[in-house]
Amino acid sequence: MEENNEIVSLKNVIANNLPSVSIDLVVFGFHENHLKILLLKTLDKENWTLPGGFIKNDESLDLAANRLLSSRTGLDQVFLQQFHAFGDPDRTKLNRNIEFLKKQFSIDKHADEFIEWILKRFITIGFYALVEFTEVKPVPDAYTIECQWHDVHELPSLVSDHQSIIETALKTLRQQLNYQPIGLNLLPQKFTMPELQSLYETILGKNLDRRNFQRKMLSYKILERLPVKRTGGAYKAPYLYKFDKESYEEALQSGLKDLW
Amino acid sequence: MEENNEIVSLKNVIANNLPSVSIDLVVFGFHENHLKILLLKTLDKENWTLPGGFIKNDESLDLAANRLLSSRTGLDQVFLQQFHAFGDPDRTKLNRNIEFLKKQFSIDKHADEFIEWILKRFITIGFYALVEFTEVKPVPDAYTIECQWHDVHELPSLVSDHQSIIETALKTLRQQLNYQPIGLNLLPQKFTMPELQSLYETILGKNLDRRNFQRKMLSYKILERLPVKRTGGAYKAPYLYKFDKESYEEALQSGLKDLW
DNA sequence: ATAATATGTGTTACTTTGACACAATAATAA
DNA sequence: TTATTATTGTGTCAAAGTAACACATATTAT
Repeated sequence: MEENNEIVSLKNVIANNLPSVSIDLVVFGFHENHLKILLLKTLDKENWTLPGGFIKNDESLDLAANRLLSSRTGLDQVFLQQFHAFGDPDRTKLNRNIEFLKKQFSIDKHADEFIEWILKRFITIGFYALVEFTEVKPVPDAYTIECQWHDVHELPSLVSDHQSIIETALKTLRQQLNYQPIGLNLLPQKFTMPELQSLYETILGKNLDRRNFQRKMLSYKILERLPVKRTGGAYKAPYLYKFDKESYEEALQSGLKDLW
Repeated sequence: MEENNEIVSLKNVIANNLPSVSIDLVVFGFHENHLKILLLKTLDKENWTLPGGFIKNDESLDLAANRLLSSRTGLDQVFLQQFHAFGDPDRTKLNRNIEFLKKQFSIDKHADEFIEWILKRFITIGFYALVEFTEVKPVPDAYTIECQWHDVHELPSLVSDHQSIIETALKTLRQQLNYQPIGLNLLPQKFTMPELQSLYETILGKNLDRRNFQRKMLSYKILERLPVKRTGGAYKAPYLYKFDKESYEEALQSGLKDLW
């Protein structure tokens, strides 16, 4: 519905996008030891919704997902991965408020056509993104009021099947943790081992042993310990680490574990 | 295009199915120590294609995939799982031969409408299935000549991006091997340990140590050794095993490995 | 009988994991 | 200044899991 921050006519929305298919984004961020998700507040309901949108006629899925992510967060070149397609027949109608749509778009002469288009059943392809919390400037789109981070464990009431989409994303993320490095995208450049551990604990929803965690992480050979320590905090100053980009990328490709 | 083995009018195809979205099936079978995939030969080309089809308006993705699988294999209630959505903008046109379509459907008065519909860009959702080779009776649909098993390592020339879809399915299958039991769906009820090992070796594309493999498999506690041995074969008679349905199902749910 | 081939089972060294303890450090309070 | 406190850094040890490997046994072919 939005293009370069400019509203395009409803007719063009129909003409330029694939029918019946949408993309929804589960954007994960990590802040103050909490795993957060970016949510939009719809104008017509009290519910919240995942950021998302449609796929242009000439656009690949990945490209569409990247464009939509970038329009909400300003970010580009971040970790973004398709994880599941959701297609229950009744998932769409729960998503829309017809009366509201009519009011909202009454100015446009193609309103009826558009409303018919958008009320059709949609299949949505879920992508999840890992982004650095502090670098994101959430921007609502033209049809939503707010764009806010929400703690993944204190989610508000969500539209349609978005709750279930988030749960699937989280489940996927937890699985990925086992054979892919994560953190480069969720943490600032420099971070401490306890911070990295806290990220893992938050995603997994359970506590880990400090010493065993450190041993395991270091064994992956994707971390570089910096000569400086983080001072100013309370108590003993922890070492700072950064990811070694090269070995991190390699680990992304080949996986962390030797499986079978 | 097919419903209860009856051809429905082209108009109904458009009316009853979601536009722009299709399903493709990668059906794995195991026979004589070879991993096989079910392929259809198209009427219009020398190429082969994955079995697939469209999603009815009131049908969930899983239901559609099951219906399509059942219409090709006669099988129901088998392992069938969504693994990826494919949506390159040019994936569709490579898939269709306009001249052929015109000839083929010229009888139907809605041919033009249908051809326009089917030439639009399609996003396809890939499902992979694990089935017992011997129980499958491949049936071609009305618009394909043959339905045949093909060795996964000796695939013929495939339409559009179907080669890449298969590769992604295989990659997914290899990953699943690490935390999900497989075999119940690919092997006959009773089988020997060497047969099970051969299945794993074929999927992974590498050899495994006999003794270590057996130890690992048995440690999963999903196998039951039968008192009988398989006689009649050459050399020493191997024991027969079968999967314990209950613990197999449980392992499917909870995963084989304790990860993190 | 003997050879050939595949199956069943066991052992050993090595690596990884889980559970746990103590020393070092930086801020704070006395 | 010194002691206290909370947190970080590092090490150890037992248990479990894995990789590499050897020998006995059963069946067929000669």
